[in-house]
Amino acid sequence: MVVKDHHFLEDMHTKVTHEFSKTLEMFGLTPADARLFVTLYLHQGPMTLDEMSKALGKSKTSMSTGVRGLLDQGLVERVWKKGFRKDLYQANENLYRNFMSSYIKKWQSAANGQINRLESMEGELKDRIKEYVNQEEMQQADQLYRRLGDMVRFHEWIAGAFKELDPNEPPSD
Amino acid sequence: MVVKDHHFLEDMHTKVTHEFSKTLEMFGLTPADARLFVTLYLHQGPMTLDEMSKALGKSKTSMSTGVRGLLDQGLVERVWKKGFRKDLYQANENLYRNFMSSYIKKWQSAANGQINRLESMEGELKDRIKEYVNQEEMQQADQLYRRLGDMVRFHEWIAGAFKELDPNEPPSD
DNA sequence: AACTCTGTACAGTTTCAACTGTACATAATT
DNA sequence: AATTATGTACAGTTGAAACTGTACAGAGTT
Repeated sequence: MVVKDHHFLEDMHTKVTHEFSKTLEMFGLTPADARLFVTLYLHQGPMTLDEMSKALGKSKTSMSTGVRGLLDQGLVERVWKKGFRKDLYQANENLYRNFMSSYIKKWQSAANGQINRLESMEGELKDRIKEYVNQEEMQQADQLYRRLGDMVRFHEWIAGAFKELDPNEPPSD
Repeated sequence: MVVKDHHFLEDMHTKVTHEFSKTLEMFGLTPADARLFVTLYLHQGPMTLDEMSKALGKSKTSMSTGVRGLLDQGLVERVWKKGFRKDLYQANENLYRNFMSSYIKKWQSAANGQINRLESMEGELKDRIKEYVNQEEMQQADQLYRRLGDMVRFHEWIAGAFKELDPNEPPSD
């Protein structure tokens, strides 16, 4: 009974990890990073590299690089425990802030960057477009110019949509 | 002068393709599919497999499988031209509907699916949790249970946020 | 019906990222 | 200072996905 229950808990752990990882992958995490994060997230208290390694059945090197990646993304933090030699890591608590909010920021900055770059090309093309004489080239340049406009509008929509979504930046009305 | 301008147009084409592809990759397209779509999108009028192949410098087989993928995602459509043997494809016009809107749907259905699965596990665990006697296992089960709750809430937030974002489903207030 | 053209299935190749084991640098303990 | 423990750099391996060329199936043309 105890053994059976232990398996139950372990299986459920695995199943939950698998499920939640799928969501985190949609946020752009690699499958490996996602599973590592979930492992940390489900564990009560921080973990050492060796514990992670054992929990996931991967090498300690993988854990080291994996944790480093999660740290860079601000998803995991290092924790100090007096008189303890090994490094300890734990998942940051607030899921929404860590994933959704940073995701929104990523989209916004990408969209705004694109708008700048596309508009700059649009201007560059506009300057040149007058010089064209050749019929076919004129047409091609014109098509490209129109598309650039469409693409800018598209990115503006994206930026606007994600702005609405941002909890820190409440809806405009 | 004509030659120089031709290069200019070609270079700009390449640059635009490169930029816009980055955005489409954020929507989950592979780099190859993204570039194929942009090529079709920028081209005036539909294209044949051979034209795409030439434009991208990849094999016709790649184009065939690439286009099939884009068709499945509803990003490209096949076009008929009387008395013309080759298949013709063109990019669908409305970028926002094609990408943003389908992206939102993908997130929503993923989030709702997760909510169901996680809640079902939550219930399963709740039934078992009473039977635990062992102190440590109790604690572990409890931790997992709490996390399941957090994860459900997280996905509910996601679903709610993307619902607001959906242009077909206007904001609740 | 024979022939030609077009798209795709399939098998093999290449490319790229994840992962591992070893070897080393650094820090802690004796 | 010597020894032990810990994290990471690095080089090599593995595995998966993208891509290619060939061979074929099906439609169109003669």
